[in-house]
Amino acid sequence: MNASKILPGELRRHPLFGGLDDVQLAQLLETAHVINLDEGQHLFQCQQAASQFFMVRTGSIRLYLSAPDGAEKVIHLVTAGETFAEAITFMEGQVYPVNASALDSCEVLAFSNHTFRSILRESTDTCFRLMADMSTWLKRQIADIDALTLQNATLRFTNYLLHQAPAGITHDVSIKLGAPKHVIASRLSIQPESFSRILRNLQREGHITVDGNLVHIKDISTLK
Amino acid sequence: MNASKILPGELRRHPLFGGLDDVQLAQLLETAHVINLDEGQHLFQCQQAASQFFMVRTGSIRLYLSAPDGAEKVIHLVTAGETFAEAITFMEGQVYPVNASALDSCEVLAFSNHTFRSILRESTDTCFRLMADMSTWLKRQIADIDALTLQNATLRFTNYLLHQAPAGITHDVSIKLGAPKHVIASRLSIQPESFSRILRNLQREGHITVDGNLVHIKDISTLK
DNA sequence: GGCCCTCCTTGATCTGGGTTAATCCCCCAA
DNA sequence: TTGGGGGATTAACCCAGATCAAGGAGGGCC
Repeated sequence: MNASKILPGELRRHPLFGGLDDVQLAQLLETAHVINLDEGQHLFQCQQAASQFFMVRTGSIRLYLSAPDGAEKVIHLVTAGETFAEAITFMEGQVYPVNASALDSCEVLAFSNHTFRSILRESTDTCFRLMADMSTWLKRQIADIDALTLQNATLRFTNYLLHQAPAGITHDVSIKLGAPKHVIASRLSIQPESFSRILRNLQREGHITVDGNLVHIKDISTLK
Repeated sequence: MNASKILPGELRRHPLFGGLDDVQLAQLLETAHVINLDEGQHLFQCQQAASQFFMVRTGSIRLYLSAPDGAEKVIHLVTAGETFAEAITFMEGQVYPVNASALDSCEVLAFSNHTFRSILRESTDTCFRLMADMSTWLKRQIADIDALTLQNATLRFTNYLLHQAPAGITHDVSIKLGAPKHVIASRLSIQPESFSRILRNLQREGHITVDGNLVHIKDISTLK
């Protein structure tokens, strides 16, 4: 927690808060605060009681599951401007279902679930926005299950790439991986070694070139 | 569509509709209808425009994904009393993200998304109920991703069994599989042959006995 | 410069579970 | 009663990707 100011403008930019009036926004800000995290530091752990949800201001957050044997699986990488854990208030138990840690040093805005619930109670518009938000999470997870069960590792990665690529352009797209390769690999449920081999094969076949964390796609359509 | 009556009582029993007043319930029933499906018949296909959501009255519905090569993956088995596709109204595109077909002959209640949305607009209470509902779907899917990425096939099945088992009892629990084995297998992302092997091994090790679609667990704690 | 340390890559080997194929079993219909 | 069809099972084999082991390739820091 620190004293740095949260500006109404930076919240309004997010669809979830786009319908709030000045009073509601002020309420929300009153119980909000900024959290600074160092690289690797945890924001919360799985099963921990949840009284806040978050928005990333700078840096990025890794949401992940962990198994008793120490294995980890990255569920989602949250980047600047995105909110997360906003749905937990409505889960019975109100406990975070994943772990969250900082991928690099970052600033996170924390909002009180209690305050947000009281705003929701007054504002059907914001309820609708939150439901739209929750349904995109739902859809994303269905897509993930699809990928995990019906696609192989290479296909998961190429789909990931295509998803990252800006729409419209069809040739010579460069994509910067927003995290170390082993983290992307975990996001795609691939071992780092296998991920490395997949990159090598796609390069050998002439579909992409890789330079550090920069992936260059020659032709979108052939990659598909 | 047919003329058989939908009773207010059977809806009220579901948490989603528990907060509706008589007027709202009447509105909802006005645009609702009963659909009878034969075994194997489709209720909707993936990518189809969604204008309704559903509740199973009798029988059960299989929600599944399918790959271009014909492979299928069961996402969820919906049984009597449960609703599904209630979150789609808020998805951009408003298109079903999965396929739905009848596992056996069944009766399904269909509700108009449009009517339900107008009720939601008037009722924060029902908004809250829907959000609670959506968050349980969210949590369930996180659990599925966890199972798929951090657990092996046997563990997925034993967890499934333990989840089906009634709480409290610790010995001699009998569980009836609510669908053909190959469907359960697909729900757990296991091939029927592998599923068969897993059953055989668990029997050989003395953890369970299997008789048709009846699984008998001797001791819950040793199975864990 | 030299020492770590973390990430990445590469090659060799292993294995859980997928695939193929054959058989069995049970129910039902002719 | 007989044949056919849809699960379910079994055994043999196969393979994508995990695991194990061994280097590289920076990059920060004294």
